[in-house]
Amino acid sequence: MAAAVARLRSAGERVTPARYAVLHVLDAAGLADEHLTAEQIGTRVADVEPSVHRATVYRTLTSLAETGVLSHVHLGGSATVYHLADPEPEHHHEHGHAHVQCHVCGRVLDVAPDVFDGVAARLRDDLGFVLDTGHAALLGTCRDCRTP
Amino acid sequence: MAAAVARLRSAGERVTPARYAVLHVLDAAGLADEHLTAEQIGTRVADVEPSVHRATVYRTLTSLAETGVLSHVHLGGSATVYHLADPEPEHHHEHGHAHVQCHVCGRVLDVAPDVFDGVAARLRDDLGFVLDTGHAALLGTCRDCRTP
DNA sequence: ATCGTTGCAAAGCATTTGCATGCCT
DNA sequence: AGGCATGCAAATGCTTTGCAACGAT
Repeated sequence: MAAAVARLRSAGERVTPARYAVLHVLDAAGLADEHLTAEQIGTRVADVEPSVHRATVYRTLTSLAETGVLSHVHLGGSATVYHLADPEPEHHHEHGHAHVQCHVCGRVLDVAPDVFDGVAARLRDDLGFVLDTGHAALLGTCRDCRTP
Repeated sequence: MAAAVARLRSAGERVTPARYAVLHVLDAAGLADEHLTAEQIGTRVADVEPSVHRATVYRTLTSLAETGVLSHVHLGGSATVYHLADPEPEHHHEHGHAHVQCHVCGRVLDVAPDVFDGVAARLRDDLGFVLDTGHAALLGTCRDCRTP
């Protein structure tokens, strides 16, 4: 996360209390494998920096994503979630891990990046479509929500 | 599409001008492989039945989806799109086709249902997660939007 | 001192809902 | 006739934006 701050500075982006707090919140959430919505981030940021406005959280998330220190995942029918960007594995173009969401409990699960390799190859060959694996989540039902 | 109307009746659902018009619009769109948002459907319905209100279009889409005559696809960051349900191949689990969306031009492309079979198997085995292939679209860049 | 960032409030888009009326069955 | 479906308007949830004040470098 110190790396994230350094990355911001070297990109010519300013480091403000709001931005620092957002990074701090996302760092803590990442340790628990949580995926937070902008609203949730705003709430947690308020615990540390009560003066930070919701709109600022949104703008912060947008610019931090453009700088590449965090990523967002579009979920089907619910609010977008954010997490710190995965450390980039050298010369691999495809970004971080993939995600699936349970449409019963709403939980977001991480999926190893290589799970979608076959699909990505086939979409490229059949349709000329270059898949951005981590940018949106597929839906389904998680283990806990399948009635036991 | 006559089949869709019959299916509605046998499910005890009423067939109203609004519902008929929505089915008609989706049928025509399907022939052109179009995926329409609720708003687009509303506009086209208005050409035939000008008195139909937007809210009715939404309610109609919801109930027709519950009856199973149409499906919706959640897109990352843009409005949900609808299409007539695929004819069901007998006793298979809900296997409609899958979709991907280009985040440059917004176009939605159909993907053969079996493309995700490998992913679905691995998610089930590794995470106990049952994938609903057709319910959300992945994002990427289509052939036309890769700089020519 | 500069120019990016923020707070505020208000608008925006997609979608939903309460209520009284209307029409399919 | 009876009850679901509709029209209308207002509310919701998520996110963006115009503008003036503020503060990081």
